Amino acid sequence: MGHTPGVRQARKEQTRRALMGAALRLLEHQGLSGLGLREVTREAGMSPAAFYRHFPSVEELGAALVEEAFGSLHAMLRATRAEQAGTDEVIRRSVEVTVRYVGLHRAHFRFLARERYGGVRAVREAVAVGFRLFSDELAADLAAQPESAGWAEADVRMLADLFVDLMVATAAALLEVPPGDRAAEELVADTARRRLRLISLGRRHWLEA
Amino acid sequence: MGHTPGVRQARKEQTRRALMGAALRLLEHQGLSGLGLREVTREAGMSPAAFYRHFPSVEELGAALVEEAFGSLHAMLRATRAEQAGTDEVIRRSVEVTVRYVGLHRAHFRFLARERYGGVRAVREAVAVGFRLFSDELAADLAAQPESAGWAEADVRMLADLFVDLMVATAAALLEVPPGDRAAEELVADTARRRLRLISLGRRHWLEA
DNA sequence: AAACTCGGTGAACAAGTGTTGTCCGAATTC
DNA sequence: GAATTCGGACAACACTTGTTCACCGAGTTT
Repeated sequence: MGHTPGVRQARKEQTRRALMGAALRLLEHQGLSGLGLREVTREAGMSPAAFYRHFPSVEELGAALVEEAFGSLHAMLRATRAEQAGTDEVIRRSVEVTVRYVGLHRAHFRFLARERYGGVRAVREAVAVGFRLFSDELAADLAAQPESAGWAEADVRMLADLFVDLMVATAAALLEVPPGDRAAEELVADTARRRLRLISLGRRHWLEA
Repeated sequence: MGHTPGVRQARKEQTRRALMGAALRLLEHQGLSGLGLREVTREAGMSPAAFYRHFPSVEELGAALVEEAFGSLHAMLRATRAEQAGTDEVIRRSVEVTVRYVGLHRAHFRFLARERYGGVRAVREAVAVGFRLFSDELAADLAAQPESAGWAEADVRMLADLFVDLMVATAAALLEVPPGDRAAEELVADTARRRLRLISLGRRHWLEA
C-alpha cells in the first residue's frame, strides 16, 4: 500500500472537517471572538499544534465556516424556487423550506446569525458579502416575475433585501425554539407566513401610489 | 467635611459608569463573550479587584448595559410617537428619529445588535425581553390607530414585531456606515422609508383578502 | 528499497486570565 | 473626636492562552 495517492489528502481533509465541526459545536454557546484555538483542538481531540497544519488562525477557520454555511443557504434558495405557483402557495412553500433547512442545519444558521453582527470584522464582512450575493440571486428571480413589471430596479432590490432580512429573522426565531418543539415551531412559521402575506399585499399595490 | 452623605455613593456610581463606559468602548470590536474582566478594569484605569465592588461578573455588567441601552431605545420611541400625522409624514419622521438616535448612541445600538444573537445566554435573553417590551408598547400604539380597526390582536402584534425587526435591521445597516458619511446614511434611510411604505401599503389592504 | 513529504505529538515559552486575601485611607456614623 | 464602613490598590494563586520547536512515523515518490 504505497502507490495509491490521496490517502494523505483524504485524512487531512477529514481532520480539517473535524476541526470545523468541533468549532461549530463550541460556537453554539459563544461567539467566534471568544473561541480559543486550544479549545477547538481539545474538542476535536488533537494537539494544539496540529491546528496550524490547517488554519493560520481561528479567524481563518471562521472564514471557512462562513463559506460552508452559505452552501446550505444556497441549497435552500434553490429548493424554494424549484416550482412557481400562486402567491399563497409560494409563501407556504418558502416558509416550509426555511423551517426544514434551519432544522437540518441549526449550527450553520446560528453561526451566520451570530457572526452577522459579531465581533470579528473580517468574518462579519464575509457574512455580509454572502448575504448580498444571496440577495442578488433572489432579486434576479423577483425581477423575472410578472408581479415586478414596471418596478424600478432599486425597488426590486429593496424587496429582495427585505425578504432576506425576514428570512434571517425567521431563522433566528426558529433557533430560539427548542429542537423538538413542533408547536412553537409552527407558531414561528405562522408569523412568518403572515409577514410574507402582508408584504405581498404591499407589493401588489406598490405602483398605485 | 464629614456629615454630608452621598459623596461616597456618588463616587461609586461614577466609577460604575466608568466601568460600563470602558466595556462599551471595548465591545465595539468584540462580543461580550470575549470580554475580559481585567481588560475592562485596565481600560477604566483601575485594579482588577475593584471590579467586584460593582459587579459579581462580566455577565452582570452585560445585563446592566442591556438596561442602559434600552433606556436610549425607549426615549427614541417616545420621540417618534410625539405627534401623529399622515402615513408618509410618520414614515419620514420615524426614519429620521431612528437615524438620529443611532448616530447619538452608536455604542448602545451596536451592543444590542451584537448581543441579540450573541454568545451569552443570559444577556441574549435580557435583550429579547427588552425588545418584546418595546414591541408591546408599539403594538399598543398601533392598535389605537384607526388603520387598525377590525384587526385581530395577533395581527397587530405581527405588525409591531415586523416594525421592530425592520428598525433593528436599519440600525444595524447604519452602524456599518462610517460615522461621518452622510450620503451613505441617506441611502440607508431611503431604503428604510421604502420598506416602511411597502408595509404600509400591505397594511392598508390587509383586510381585503 | 531508499529518500522524502508532511500531518500529528509533546514539551516549553512568555503572557494573560479570574479570583482571593490583606491592607490603606477617605467618607461616614456614632 | 473616636469608631466604623467601604471603595480601591497590591500581590499572589493556579490556570489557560497562542505560538514555536524538534521529533516521529505513515504515506508518497523516486
